Amino acid sequence: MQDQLSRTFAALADPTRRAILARLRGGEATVTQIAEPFLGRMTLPGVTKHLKVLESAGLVTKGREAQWRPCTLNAEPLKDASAWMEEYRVHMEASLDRLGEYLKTVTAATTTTTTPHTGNDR
Amino acid sequence: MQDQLSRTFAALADPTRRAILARLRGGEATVTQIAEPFLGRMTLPGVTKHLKVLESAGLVTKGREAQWRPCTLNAEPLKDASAWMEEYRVHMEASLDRLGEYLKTVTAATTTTTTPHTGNDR
DNA sequence: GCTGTACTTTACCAATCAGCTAATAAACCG
DNA sequence: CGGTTTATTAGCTGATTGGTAAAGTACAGC
Repeated sequence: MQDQLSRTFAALADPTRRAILARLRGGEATVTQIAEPFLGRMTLPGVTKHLKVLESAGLVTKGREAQWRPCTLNAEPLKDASAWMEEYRVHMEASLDRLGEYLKTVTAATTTTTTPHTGNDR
Repeated sequence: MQDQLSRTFAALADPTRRAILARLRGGEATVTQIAEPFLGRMTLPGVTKHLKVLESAGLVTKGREAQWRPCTLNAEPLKDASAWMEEYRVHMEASLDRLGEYLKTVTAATTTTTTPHTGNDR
């Protein structure tokens, strides 16, 4: 995975990983504590792998405390992801106005606004 | 890919796909128009594949206009992604206070707050 | 009906991912 | 030392991803 932003989004593209982050919102936790809700559905090495993905995305920091690896949430990479999304805020609001936009298009049907291939003739 | 949110994040975890979305912020575009900046780096079927990922994530809607497939941005799935991130807003702000938090911990070193394995003794 | 344009589908490849079991490492404790 | 707990690494599998080239589909216009 190339850039940081891609790594961040890729790390979030898994429900287990998001659940781990949610768990860490409640504070530090060791690997077995994190794994506990998933065991039965998944083995410990599986959780370790997920943690490694989160760690290399910079979303989780793993400490060392004797034989434990206390994991902490680091939400900083989410800032960039959030900032990226912010660019689309306007479009999120607009998405339900789709019908209204459509009606406008139909009403002003004499313009070239309906032809999608306007750059075709270059 | 299981749930909608995972599909959304997975779709965003690729710079080419994000660039396509950025392009569509400027309005509708056909497949070849979208592909144009990437050709040389990537072939047309490659772009088609990326579009299919975006489409099945619900981020892009492909229309039919003769032989053209005018693609439009649909930012609605970003709402859920954005809402998910919102839960971590507080942690984003806190991430630079890490040092301060550490100092607090050291100062109040007599408490059990530093032991990460508090659930170990169950 | 032929030719060109726009786009998709198919078939293949290499690489990565998500999961497992089994083995290993590292630390504590009696 | 020997055993237990905690966690990682190694090696394997099957599924998915990202890319390609080449063939196929659909439409427009001469």
